[in-house]
Formats: sequence, C-alpha cells, structure tokens
Amino acid sequence: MHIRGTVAGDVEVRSVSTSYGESDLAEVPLQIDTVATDIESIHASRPAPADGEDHEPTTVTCWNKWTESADLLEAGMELLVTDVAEDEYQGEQRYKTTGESYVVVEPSFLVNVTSIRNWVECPRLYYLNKLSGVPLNYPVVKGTLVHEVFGDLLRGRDLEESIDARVEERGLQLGLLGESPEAVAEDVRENAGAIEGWLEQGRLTEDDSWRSEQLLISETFGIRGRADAIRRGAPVELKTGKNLKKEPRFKDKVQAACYALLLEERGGDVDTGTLLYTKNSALDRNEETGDLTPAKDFSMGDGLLKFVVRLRNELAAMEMTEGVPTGYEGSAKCEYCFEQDTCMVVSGRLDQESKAGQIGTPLPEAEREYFDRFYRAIEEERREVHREYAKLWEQDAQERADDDRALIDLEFTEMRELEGGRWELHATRTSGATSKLREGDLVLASDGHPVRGNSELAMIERLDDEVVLTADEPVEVSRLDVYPSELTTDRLLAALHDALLKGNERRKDVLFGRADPEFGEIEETFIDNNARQNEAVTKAVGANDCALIHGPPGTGKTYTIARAIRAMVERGERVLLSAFTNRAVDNALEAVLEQLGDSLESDRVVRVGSESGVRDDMAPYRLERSGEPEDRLAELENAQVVAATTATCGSRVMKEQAFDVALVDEAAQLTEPGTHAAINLAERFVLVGDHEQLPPVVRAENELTESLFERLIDLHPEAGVMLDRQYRMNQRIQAFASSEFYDGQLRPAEPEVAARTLDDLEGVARDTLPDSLHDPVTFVDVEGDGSRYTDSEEAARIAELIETYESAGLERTDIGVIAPFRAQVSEISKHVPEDVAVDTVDRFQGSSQEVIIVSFTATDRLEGPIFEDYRRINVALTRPKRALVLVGDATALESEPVYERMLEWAQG
DNA sequence: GCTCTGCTAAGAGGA
Repeated sequence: MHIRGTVAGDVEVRSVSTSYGESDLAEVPLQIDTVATDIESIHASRPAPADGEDHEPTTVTCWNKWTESADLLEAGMELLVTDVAEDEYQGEQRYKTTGESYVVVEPSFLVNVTSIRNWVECPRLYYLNKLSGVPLNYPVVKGTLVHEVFGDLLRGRDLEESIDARVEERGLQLGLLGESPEAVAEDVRENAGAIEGWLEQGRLTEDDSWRSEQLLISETFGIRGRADAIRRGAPVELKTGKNLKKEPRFKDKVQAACYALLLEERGGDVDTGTLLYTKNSALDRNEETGDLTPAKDFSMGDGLLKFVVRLRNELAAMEMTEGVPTGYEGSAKCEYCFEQDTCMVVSGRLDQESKAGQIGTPLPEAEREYFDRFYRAIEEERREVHREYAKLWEQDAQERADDDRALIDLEFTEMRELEGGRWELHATRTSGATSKLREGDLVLASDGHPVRGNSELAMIERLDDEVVLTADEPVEVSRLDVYPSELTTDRLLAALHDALLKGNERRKDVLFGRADPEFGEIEETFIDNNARQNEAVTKAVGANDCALIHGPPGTGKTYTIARAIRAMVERGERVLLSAFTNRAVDNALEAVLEQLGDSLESDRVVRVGSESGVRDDMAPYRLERSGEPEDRLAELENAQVVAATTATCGSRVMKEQAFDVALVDEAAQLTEPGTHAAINLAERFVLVGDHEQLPPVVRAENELTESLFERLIDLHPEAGVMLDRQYRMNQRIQAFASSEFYDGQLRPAEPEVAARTLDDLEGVARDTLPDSLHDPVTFVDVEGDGSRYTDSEEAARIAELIETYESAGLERTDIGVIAPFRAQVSEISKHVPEDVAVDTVDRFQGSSQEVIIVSFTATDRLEGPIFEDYRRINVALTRPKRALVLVGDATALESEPVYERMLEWAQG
C-alpha cells in the first residue's frame, strides 16, 4: 500500500532501542490525500479534504536511513511513501515504512538524472552548472558524437556511415571549435571502434536484446532521464573517458542506478548495470582483473537504489525551499574539482558561503539583491514547468486533451524505418480536436499513455488530417503529449548570471542607475519627413550605452529599426537583431533586408534558428547547423547582421559571438533576463517596444512580468524617444487609444492616413453599406448568450457583418476578427468563412487589417482577468486601418470606466 | 479565472 499527502507540521527525529539494536526514526505528521495499492491511483485527481472538517494529520514513521529524507521536510511539502504498513501506536492509527518502502519528497518535482549525477559529485557543482550552463568545448562535443554513433550502431547502422553523418551534422559547432572533420572523425572512430568490437563479441556469444536511447519518466520516484542503452532490461552507460580501476566511478554508478529505478518502475527487475569506458583499449590492461574490455558490469543492490532516491530527495527539497548549496552537504574535496575557481568566484561575487571559499570582492548590494530577486523568479517559473511535467501522469487523457496539451484521437496507421535506423510514424486524426501542438514541436508519442505506455520523444513533421512523426524507435502511436521544456528557464538563468558576473561595469552602472547613458554627436539626417523617427535613429546610432525607442501602434518602429541598422552597417558595425518571437524577428529582418537593398551582399545577413521556427521566405538566410565546419563558421563570422530570438541568443553557438550593437524589437514583451540574453552579446544596445501593449508571457506571477524596456524608460527617460506619428489608423480609430494610452500624443503621420476610409479600397463602395457602418468606428450592441468564454449571439452577428462587408466589395482577407478567449475564436471560426483571420488579441499583436471586428464575449458584466489588463484593449483597438466594429453587450461594457469611455467614443 | 511563445531532449567530459 502507498500513501501520498502534505506534510502538516514539524518532523520529529529520534533514536530508539529496538530488538535489532539502536534505530533512527522520524515521525512525519501527514495530511493524507490518498491511500492506494497502485501508484496510478495515488496520483489520480486527489480528493479535497472532507467538507469543513479538519482532519487530524496521520503520523508516518520513517525508519533508519529514510530519516535523512524525512529530516528535509517542511510543512506544506508533498510526500509519497511506497509500500507502507499500518501501525497502531498508543491507540493511534499510523503508517510506517517497511523494508520495501521508498520515501519520495515532492514527487511531482521531476529531477533529471544528470542533475542527480552532478549533485552526488557536489551539490554546489549542480548549482553552478545550473547557473551558467556548459560552454561549447571539444571534449563535450566529441562525447556527444560518440554517443550518437553508439546509438546508430545499436540500431544497425554502419560505423563509417554513422561517423560521417554525425560529424557533418555538427559542422557549425566543430567550425567554432576550429576542428577539422577528418580529425574529429578519427577521434570518434577510436572511441566507437572499441564499442563496436565489444558489441560484436556480445552478439556472437549470447542472445542480446538491445534498445537504444530511451526517455524514461518515473511518476513514483520523480526522476526523468535518457538511458544510453538498455541491454537485456539493464542500463548500459557509455563514457568517453578512461577508467582503469576495477570499479566504475561512483557518480557513474549512481547515474546507472537512476536508470535502473526508472526501468524497475516499468516492471523490470534490475540488478546489474554496465559502464562502457571507450578509452580503455587493449593496451590498457585493467590493473586488477587484467581485463581488456571497455565494459565494467557491477551489481546494483537495494541499498544503492535507495541511496539514489535519498539524493534525489535532497535535491528536490533544496529546490522547493530555494536554497543555495554550499558544498558542505557532500564530501567532495575542492582541490580536486575542475570548477573550484568558478565556484570561488561565484561565491565571492555573490557573497555566498561555500566550501571552496571566496575570491574577489562582492558585487554591490543592489546587484546582489537583483540577482537574488530574479533567481527566485526564474526558479519559480521553473517549478511551474515542473508542474506541467507532473500533469503527464496526474491528469487523465481527456483532461489533457481538454487542456489542449494532448491529441488523443489518433489512429495508428504505419511506421517505416528510415535510413540511419530512425523511424517514421504515421497516424490519422479521427476528430477535429485542437491542441497547442505544432509542426516542428518535440512531443511524447505514445501508444496510450505518455509515462506508463510505450513512449518516445518524437518530432512532429506533419500535422493535418494525417500526423507524421520521426523518432529513434518505433511506437504504435495513438496519442501525442506536449513535452514541457526547461530550456527557456535554463537560458534565462544563464543570461542573468552572465549579465551580472561577466557583464562590464559600465553596462551595469547604466542598468543600475549609477550612471546616465551617453550619446555621441551625429550630424547626419537619416529620415527627413519624420522628426521623431530621425531622432530615434540618431539616438540608436549615436548611443554609447543604450537607446530606447518607444513605438506605439503603426508608428513605423520596424522601419526605424531597419533604417538604424542600415546606418550601423554603413559604419562598419556588426549588428545583432533580436526579439522574443520568431515572428517578430522575421518581420524585423524583412524590413532590414528591404532597407539594405543592394548595399550589402546577401551572404552578410544570417538568420539563426530552427527550421520550423524561421518563416519560409527567410529560409535562404538561415544558418544550417550541418556541413563543412569551415564553411559554416565563415558564414556566421562573415555575417554583419545576425538575427535570432532571444532564446537562441542564449545558445552555445550564439554565446561565442560578439557584436557592436544589439537591437531588440518588441522589447516590452521580454523579461529582464530574456533581454540580457541578447544584449549580453553586444557593446551597446537599442530596445524598441511599447509597454502600453502586451507584457512578457510567463507562467508565474512575479518580477518577470515587467520588462527591462519599461524599467529603463522610467530610469533613463533621456535615453528614450517616442515615435508619435502613426501610419495606420484613420483619425477616428486612433483617437481613443491616443488619449487613453499615449497622453494624446499619438497623431496621424499624414492627412491621407487621418482620412483613410474603406472608399479608398479598390472595388469597395461604402454607400452600399448600411448607415450604421459608415463611421470608421461603430458599436454593435448584442445582448449575448450569457456563456462564460463563448458567445454564439456575437459570433452570429459577426458572421452577418462579414457578409455585409463582402457584399460592399471588401475582400475577406482584408477583415480580421479579434476575441479575448480561444473558445470564442473557435466559435466564431465556425460561423465565418475560412479566409477571414480570426484570432486572440495576443496573437494579433504586431499585425494590422483594413477592417477589424472585436468580439467582447461578455454578457451583463466583464468577468475575468483578461479584461483587467487594458494593454490588451489597446492592442485590439489599434489593429484596423479603415474600420473598426465593436461587438458586445453595452451593459457589460458600461460596468468598467475604461470600457465605458471606449463605448462613448465608439458611439460618438 | 485567461491570454501566451520559446526551445530539439538530456547529457556530453575534464583527472
């Protein structure tokens, strides 16, 4: 029997005398949520405590070594104890651990196997790794290559073919490292050769069953990882190093033991593990056994597996309490550690206690406070990502599908083996269900359940009526689940670290308000018909530190960016162009290319990003990762303009690059650490954005929701310029946004803009429209159907409006419909023709249409947080050029002052 | 309560 619950108070640890001698025990007061005989039921939607009654917590006694884990618990933490026994003590009903039990602290927090491996070496090493990541270096790249080739060999691929293909795939990285493909191939061949020989031997003498890399997730132990290989049900771990000792290294054993736990959960019974040290060649005879083989088998007892779970518990408890490891937790000797210097520097600069000691002087207090604040915020965000992982087993299939996090309606059709041993999986969709999955996404493809069934990480190649995936191993796929990624949080943390610990002092003086941004003299006029745009370009070009361009809707900020980049390029500078979304990067890049015209060879502009992220028309500029190292390197280094998302700016490849200036578009949509990821790479930076439009998208509510752009506008107003002439909206349309959000400063750039109406469009006769639609802004009062996130009345009325516009000669593609909720978006889509763009406010940001119809989806009152953020209204109302129609319930809109003013304007 | 984009994964090694 297993139990799961919430710790309800202090844990008491003591020693008692038993018939076996002196034993430790910990008494944990636990508010029990579920008691069940199988783990699946343990995690199924946990019942709320009985109505109103305060349940007395039950005491759970953790015996012997489990006291160490129990000692980590704090009130409010989650606890899972497997295989408990019922226990009556002084008339009280209790539970206690048995010899079979595992105690798991915060079981929903899914810990990586590599994290446990780092942690056992030294908890502080785990922390340092998390802070700064592993930079690009040859031993690591080579290790990765050898692993890939090993996987290929297991899948039956020819050795030489695999080496060639894998080395080619890493062309860009190898180029940056200055390695030649021949030398790398030879190096990999030496390592892989040893494995091949060993593999052959095994195949001849015994009935081996093999499986290459598999992602394994344990809902019992809260561990996830990818085993290099599984042989006859036991883990095989490959190491590209030399080890002539009799025993594998302890941390390697711990790693293998993690995989053993993961395999046991899937019904295996694992008692051995194998470590393969590829540098052990025939010349390096094992000093004790005389062995020639690279393989070392070792037995894995119960004790090791439980030790591993205790390590995992330490890590999980530390992450839940936001602790910072000092190194004293473990017994590693600092003088043997490769990271000793880094450890001391980080300790010194952040004034942290550490076993290695401190070096240097601490950062100013404001910077340490900033670091702590954002560290906490990013870790909070990380825990939200972990909540997403837990949902893989805590929610059932239908809940996941309703949440748009899974497609469960697939019918497996076929699979075929690709060249190189990978697999292509095909399935058809049996319903029109929506999900947030898109082509190019990495997903968990399973034959029923992402954790309990047969599942593989797979790439979505195609997603329409048919679904096509590629994966390392075959799966009869019937379900796809979103696979959450910590990549963004990892990179935010590294960017924060780099900004504070590696950033130059002058930059930090400006960011922390200790110095004002400075500007050089610029005589040139860049734009002669728009004073603010010209001022913005002048500031951007002349900035010694930074410039801030505030661009309200339609004010030509993309053009301004492009003009500024052209000026910088003409001055011989190397420019980084970045933004949070791929869409924003491609938009800005498009304008830059147009502006540069023939002034720059096209091979001097490079877009860095994944194939699925980069828009098709920008694909010719995309930097391929694979190829001849020297060519790939030259392409990147030769580029004078490099465009990439801020997340990509945090990649190992981009971190090797340096720029004179970084321009960040849509900067108000970026968190502070996200902005650092881009500007860390450049001497100076220019942020362009509008903090009156949508803020950064984050899961947790904390300081990440305010952008660096907004903070700097307040801190250094003199470094900012607001563009004030808009080229988009008819004057009537613009009026409300201008007065409500921009102090009345937003004006039409030209009389033509102010006066534009539908009459200007070819083939449109406004007089055929009903009178009510003659005004560029109109309100259509619809009482609404009273539902929460949809409104069929509004949807029907919108369909009629579209027909009316169409019969007046308007093209469907000139009409956009905006709704606050996704549910209403799909409701409206059912009513209107396909080529009318219907989407949420959030997704409409950055684009515009001739006609915009807004569906407020509210009856009687404005319910929900979505209406509280007025920035969203600003975005919705500033998308149209010539006509805006607001559809909603007047009673509801009148209930809030901003919406009431909006209504007055629309009806005026 | 609601909106929401990023990103190959996770692990690769040095003595």
